[in-house]
Amino acid sequence: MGREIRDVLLRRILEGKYQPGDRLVELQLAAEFHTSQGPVREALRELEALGYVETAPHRGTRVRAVSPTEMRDAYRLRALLEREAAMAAAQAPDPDWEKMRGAVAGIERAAAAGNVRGYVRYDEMFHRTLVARSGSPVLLRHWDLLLVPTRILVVLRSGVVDVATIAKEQLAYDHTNRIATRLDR
Amino acid sequence: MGREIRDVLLRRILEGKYQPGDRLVELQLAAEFHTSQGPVREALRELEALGYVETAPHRGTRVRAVSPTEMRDAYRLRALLEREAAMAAAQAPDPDWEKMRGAVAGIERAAAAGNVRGYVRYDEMFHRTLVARSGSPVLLRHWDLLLVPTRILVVLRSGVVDVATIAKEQLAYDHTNRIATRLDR
DNA sequence: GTCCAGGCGTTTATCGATAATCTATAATAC
DNA sequence: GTATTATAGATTATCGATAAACGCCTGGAC
Repeated sequence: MGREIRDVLLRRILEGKYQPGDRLVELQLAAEFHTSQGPVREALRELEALGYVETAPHRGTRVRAVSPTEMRDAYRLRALLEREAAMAAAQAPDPDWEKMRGAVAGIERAAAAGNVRGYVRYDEMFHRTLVARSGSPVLLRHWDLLLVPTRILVVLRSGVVDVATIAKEQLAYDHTNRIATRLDR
Repeated sequence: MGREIRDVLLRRILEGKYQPGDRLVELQLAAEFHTSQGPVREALRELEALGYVETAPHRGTRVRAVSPTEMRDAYRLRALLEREAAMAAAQAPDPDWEKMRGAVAGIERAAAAGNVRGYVRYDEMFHRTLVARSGSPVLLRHWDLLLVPTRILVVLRSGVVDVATIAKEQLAYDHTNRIATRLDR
């Protein structure tokens, strides 16, 4: 049950149903999921470890707010990891051409339609496939952790800015994007 | 109480009192800490999120074993993060000269005495100070997470190999170590 | 009007007990 | 003798209830 609760809460955070700063009250959630306080507490602790929420003793847990500075640092580190992964993946015996081409097609489709969420989703898919191909679970784990602040930002802004703005923020991806272009040919 | 339990368990893992593969039984620990199962469960979940233990549903939690491949990847990523942090820290207005010199002195002392644990401890202190000076909490957080596998390895091997071997494994630190030398002058 | 003390409702933290599940051993069938 | 199925013990997962801590709000002193 614990895993299920965690996943539902996570989805709500990513979808923006819970906004940064919102409180997550244990007994309320327990009632909603027809369970007791224990499983809810554990789910919240996991979300805390993943960086999605913050908990203060005796004061409850809230959806975490991400500062622009943190966002910038997160994007930089992502770019660094992806550069490293790209070099390792380039030597892999069988890259996931199929999946990557699909992702690139998705990116173009979303960009043409001005679909921010779609764009970000396919962009993530492409890069994650790349990082996974590096063959280093360590690299992949840290990359996954970094999705936290970037996703929160996207949810915050979606509907407010257009795809071009998002794309501009991702200039750091430059390197791996170039590889994407090569794959597409 | 939860935090306390977590810290004690963590210390035992890092000290090698709990070996990789050892089981951590919830009710046993609850009895030992004169508390109930709940707080122990939460402590274990946190350790799981930090990567120190593994939990399978209905099957309990064990101290995690780290493969040599994972170790190698972790060291590589550490080196990458430290290189990045070194460049950022170099532009910081007031590096922690004092602390870093102390760490370097500790490294030399430990190396001369053949004290593996001391060597690793001061080495970690030096590099952590450096990463902290980068001014990026994101970078620091990921660096801290990487200590997990490296520490487990050290505990495993300490007493078995000498400092020279450990040092050789840390060739990747080359870059930041050169900075250490410069600081020392 | 402002400040502080104390009470009150809300929420978290913890407890003890029970239910569900797993592992290992023993029993049975073939 | 081997394989399959019960059973028992141990352990995890969950529950409902209680204790502790917090923040707000009220009321009185000045």
